[in-house]
Amino acid sequence: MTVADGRSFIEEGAPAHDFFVVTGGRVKLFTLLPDGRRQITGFAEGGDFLGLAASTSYAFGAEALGGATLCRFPHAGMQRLTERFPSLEHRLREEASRELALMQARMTLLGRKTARERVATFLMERCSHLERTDPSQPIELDLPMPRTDIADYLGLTIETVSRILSAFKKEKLISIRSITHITLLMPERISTIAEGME
Amino acid sequence: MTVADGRSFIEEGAPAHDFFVVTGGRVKLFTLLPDGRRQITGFAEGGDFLGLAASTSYAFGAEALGGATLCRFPHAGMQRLTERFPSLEHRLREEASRELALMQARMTLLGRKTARERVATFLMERCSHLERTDPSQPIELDLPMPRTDIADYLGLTIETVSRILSAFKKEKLISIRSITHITLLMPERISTIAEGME
DNA sequence: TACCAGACTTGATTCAGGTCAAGGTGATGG
DNA sequence: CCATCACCTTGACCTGAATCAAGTCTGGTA
Repeated sequence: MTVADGRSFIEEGAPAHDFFVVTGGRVKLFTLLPDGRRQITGFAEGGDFLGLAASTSYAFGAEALGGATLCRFPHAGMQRLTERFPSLEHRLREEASRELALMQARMTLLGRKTARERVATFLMERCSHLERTDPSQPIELDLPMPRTDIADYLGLTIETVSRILSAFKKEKLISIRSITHITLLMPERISTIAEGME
Repeated sequence: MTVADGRSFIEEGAPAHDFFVVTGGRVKLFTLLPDGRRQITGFAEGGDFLGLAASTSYAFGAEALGGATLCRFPHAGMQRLTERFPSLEHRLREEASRELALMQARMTLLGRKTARERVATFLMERCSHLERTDPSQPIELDLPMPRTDIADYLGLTIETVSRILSAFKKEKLISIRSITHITLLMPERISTIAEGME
């Protein structure tokens, strides 16, 4: 199943018939308020599960971010699978647990961190998607999502995100090679900011 | 297992050996930043599971709220149980899914709602713990947690929570019989505010 | 090479909610 | 019956981030 850039494939509140696994590209998950305010609850990429947070109807909408490929599993089929392979059920629970722990961290971010701390946390999160690197060396990052999405993920406005990235640049903590391509010059400092210790 | 009021029984970051089920009383779950800022990620009461968001170490701390009784299940024992009763594993996953959906709503609250909307949402959440009632009739609520906890749950300060409850009172949306005992005079109006539609 | 549209940045100003600082309240114990 | 203490409310003021309003950059098109 292929989804074009910006195309929505899960409607918030719609009856939930399927699980999805992201096989390629990227996806954003979000919830909306009636007046259009949006909270992006997560980004998913290759290997991530989608739809664990769905009982009878989806608790979130989902949209491709620059084109994505997915594997769709109807709930009924999943049920048959879990009956034959009980370890799958265990795997799904593990996945849900991992996700829960991530969400708790994100709640702390949204409820208690300053804008600076949020952006720093976001940058460090992006790092953790990379293969391990020496934390004292510069790290090159790709930010495939537009500023609007970063803002809606961090509970900020795009102006604030932009301003803080500019401030980090001025402080020589990062360099901005292009809109999507950022280098962390002092990953450890950024990590310190992210944890609220400065 | 009995825990006295205010007593902490899960240390954030400690190695996770056990699951818990709340059998009586109430419990608050939270994460801390190094400087003491606190985000309460949830309240749990009779029947709720604790520790789903734990892989090798706990992602949160937990503390009794006015005395609580718990049932402790070592992970090893759980594993034996799930092997004998595969449906338990399914049950746990369902529980985790339910929790995930709740957390997404809470992320929207923390990232995108105003203080008024947050407090209104909190009041409506408390309602949903009650047995069904006519939404056009006044609803009596008990708020067993201190204002500090409400504030840390909503990502606000206690002053703001207090001010907004006072404002709701002045607007005749609620009446405050005592610190812990509140009556929603116009549940539907409060629900409207909670959803950000006013 | 110049034009255009959409996305991003930057600046000026405003405001919701935080901070600081008094009071009030009500449960407990002497 | 009063003192005490912990918690809550209220008021005055401040500030971090939002809002409003121009610019600026980039990549695609002709």
